[in-house]
Amino acid sequence: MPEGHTIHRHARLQRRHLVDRRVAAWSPQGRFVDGAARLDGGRVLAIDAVGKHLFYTWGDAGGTPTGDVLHVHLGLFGRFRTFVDDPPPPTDGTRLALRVVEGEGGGTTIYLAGATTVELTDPDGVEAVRDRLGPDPLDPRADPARFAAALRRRSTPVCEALLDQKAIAGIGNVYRAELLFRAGIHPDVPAKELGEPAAQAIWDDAVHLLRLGERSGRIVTVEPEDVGRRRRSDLRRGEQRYVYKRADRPCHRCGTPIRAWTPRSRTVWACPSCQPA
DNA sequence: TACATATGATCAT
DNA sequence: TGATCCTATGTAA
Repeated sequence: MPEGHTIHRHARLQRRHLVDRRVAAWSPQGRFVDGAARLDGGRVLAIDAVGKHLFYTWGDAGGTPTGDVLHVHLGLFGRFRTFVDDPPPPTDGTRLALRVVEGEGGGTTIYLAGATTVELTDPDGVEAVRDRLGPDPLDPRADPARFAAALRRRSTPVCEALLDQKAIAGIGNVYRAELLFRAGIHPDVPAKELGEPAAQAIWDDAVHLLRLGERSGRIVTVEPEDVGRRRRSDLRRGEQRYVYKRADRPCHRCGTPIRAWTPRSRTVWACPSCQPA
């Protein structure tokens, strides 16, 4: 279940298995047969994550770039499954299967199902995607000023701006709700009214939270002391997030019931007391 | 068997 | 704004 942290985590973990390795590629589901055939037997040269997008730079068996880049976007349902040993048969929906065929890590199999985008593109296509994305908090070279400028430009509610991948790449519905709670900002505040310090604070917190998420593979945003614990590892279920999916439950900081509403068909949650309008 | 649900995004109207 | 696409899972019928 994918926000930017998941995508970067997949990139990091899959690099270990795939980069510089020759892989067999096929499409059990049958909807990526031609693409898989082009990749089959080639060598993965690099895996890059940008916002919620993944790019696999492909080479021929000898390692010479072919110009093909595999582009994956998991969307809402997309899921990778990795098997180091013998894999089970793929599910009906498995669009792409990759299996390492030589060298260390041989035998590793990765199944991909449910993704919105599984396509072949090329370096120009990669640039085109990069060009329509805002700065990515997990990119060390990202420029937070671009995020601040994007907010300044928008009269839409800040909660809408945070889901706009052109404003900031990689944020999804969980992080947007949690970031706004942690910043003490009501979701309906117009983005342009936030001001530079608030924009910078949201950015810095996004960097912090997404890094944590990338490392752990989970979205945990609660500071342990807010629920009377000392360590993150002591958090129980229902204590890991401040507002996401906590409608009518008491705020971890002040006890006020969390409110939920659904603008643009994406539910947003907030504490009316900690995030005054 | 059916249905609801989900951390996404696009396209048509 | 609504319809649509993508898949797996859990619960209800």
